[in-house]
Amino acid sequence: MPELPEVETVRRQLSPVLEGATITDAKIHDTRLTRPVDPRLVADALVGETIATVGRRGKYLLVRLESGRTLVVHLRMTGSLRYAPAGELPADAHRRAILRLDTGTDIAYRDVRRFGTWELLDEDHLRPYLAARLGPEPLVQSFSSAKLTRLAAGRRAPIKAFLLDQRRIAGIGNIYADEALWRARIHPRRPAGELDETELARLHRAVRAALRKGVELEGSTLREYVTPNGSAGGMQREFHAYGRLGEPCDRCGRPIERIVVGGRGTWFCPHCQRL
DNA sequence: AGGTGGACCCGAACGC
DNA sequence: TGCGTTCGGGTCCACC
Repeated sequence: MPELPEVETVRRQLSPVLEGATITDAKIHDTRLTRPVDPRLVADALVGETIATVGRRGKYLLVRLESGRTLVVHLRMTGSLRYAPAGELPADAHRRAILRLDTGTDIAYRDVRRFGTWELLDEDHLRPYLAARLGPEPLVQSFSSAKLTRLAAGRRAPIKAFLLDQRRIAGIGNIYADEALWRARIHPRRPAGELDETELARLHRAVRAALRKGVELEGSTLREYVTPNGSAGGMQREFHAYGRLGEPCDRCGRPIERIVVGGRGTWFCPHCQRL
């Protein structure tokens, strides 16, 4: 599942490939990708554009174009981007779009479950679009423990649901939520507003450490996700909690358990992370 | 207002 | 072996 570290990896690999290049051809095969906008409209608008920068906000990839418009890409669950010299990408039944660049590179978008989205927004719409959906970036300097405390104050939702809510903090998904809570030794069902200062300080460190580790290892490859150059991420080898039902806790040796919190599968250590 | 649960999607894993 | 069923997960939206 592409979360902040996976999308950041995509951004880092694609920015040198995309920046300064001009799109010479665009094909979008799946009407779901741009819905409700006709994919031909989006494809036509992309052709002739030069890419200024490739950014990221939360789990959104932001392809900023010289015209001032931005292609906002969300990979959702199974989306991925690949690049290769033009014509060299192998056939793919799940390819949903392809861009050709004047540099002789093809960029292919693949999405098995078709939840991903491409939206072309102009400057006036991008800011409110992101502001309505996303809280602060957890890896920036200004995201302090005090800020996390303010965000959590009065919240009755389980801390896991709080971490998954993109309007509170941007970029955390199911994997990094479980990993952060394991690191902080906090039970996923604890009401967010009831955590004390010490616990929130631990959680603050844990969220950032888990995300940074993910970025360092170029994300987690479970089924679908691969980085744009085709390599796998390495974070899945570092999981302490996620998906480890019955395996011994790396801290205390007791078996990891699985429960459902906020409708999501949740793995934790019942000894280290108590209610 | 804020929290919860279903819909969207489809391949993999599972059960008989 | 083969078929049907269940599961999952990010976000949006309807419903308490």
